[in-house]
Amino acid sequence: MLSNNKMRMSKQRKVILQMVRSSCTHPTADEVYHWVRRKLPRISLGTIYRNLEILSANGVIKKIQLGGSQMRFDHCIEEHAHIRCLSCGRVDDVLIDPVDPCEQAIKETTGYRLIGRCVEFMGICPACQGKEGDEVA
Amino acid sequence: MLSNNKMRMSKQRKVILQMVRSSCTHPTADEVYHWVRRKLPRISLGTIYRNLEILSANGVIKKIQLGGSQMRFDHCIEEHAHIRCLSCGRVDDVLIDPVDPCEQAIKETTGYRLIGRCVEFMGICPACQGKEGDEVA
DNA sequence: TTGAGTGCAAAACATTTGCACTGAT
DNA sequence: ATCAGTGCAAATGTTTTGCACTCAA
Repeated sequence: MLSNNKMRMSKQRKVILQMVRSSCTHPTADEVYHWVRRKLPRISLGTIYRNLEILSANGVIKKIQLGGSQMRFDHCIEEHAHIRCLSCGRVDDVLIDPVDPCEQAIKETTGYRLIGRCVEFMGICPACQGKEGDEVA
Repeated sequence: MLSNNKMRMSKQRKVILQMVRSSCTHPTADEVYHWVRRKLPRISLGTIYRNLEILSANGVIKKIQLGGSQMRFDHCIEEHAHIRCLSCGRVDDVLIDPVDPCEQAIKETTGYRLIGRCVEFMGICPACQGKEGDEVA
């Protein structure tokens, strides 16, 4: 089930949640898997996916799909923009809200009922600006 | 090769480009495939992917990754936002630019060298607002 | 003529799912 | 005791790739 109130707190789920909450890197499922395996070596990748899905469906964490082939997960559930480094792939938060003023105008021009939004910036992070020969991937 | 000047214009590439250009639906590779097959029944999906990749690497079309599991392709190569219907999956353009004013501030707070951005809104399109029982997928 | 492009099939990759077992409530 | 959650392995869906053949330049 995705979002009912029958959510138990298994040992696995507790560790996964802890890991996402203590991370500031917007980890992928795979990154969560490798980290959690240090504490629970027998955990399976399927369990990681199932839990990340359930936790985000229940609003405990947030699933974010940015560029790149993998989902990422954010412990911060409030609406905010992200910025991704095209060289190393790291994802940081953008604290300024770049969008607010025009939602009403968008509603009017598109006719859509607005539910959410996703804002992503791409660039080169400070660390990668240091190394020369940026492999833009 | 991805972006050199040795790009030939095969029959397949011509039809694929034509299809993307004449479409206003931001098609997925699969949608392009099914459409192009009407004209070239022996074309393979691999050829579709290769051509969409080459055409976007050369700036002829634009690859856009929004929510959902598939890449989409846009004949319009200018920076603009999109809005996706959570009920039927259609993707429309947003003509207003919702972001401009704060790029300098983002540069300053994150330290990133800014290269691009991707803005997506989610909602329910006019057609789906009609049908009741919105299956928000 | 030649090497970029093709069709085909297999591989790669992220994610989901079926199933019998386990453990939190 | 119940049934949500688990580990495992197989399946799914999207995209990429190796290879021998073809065709636009």
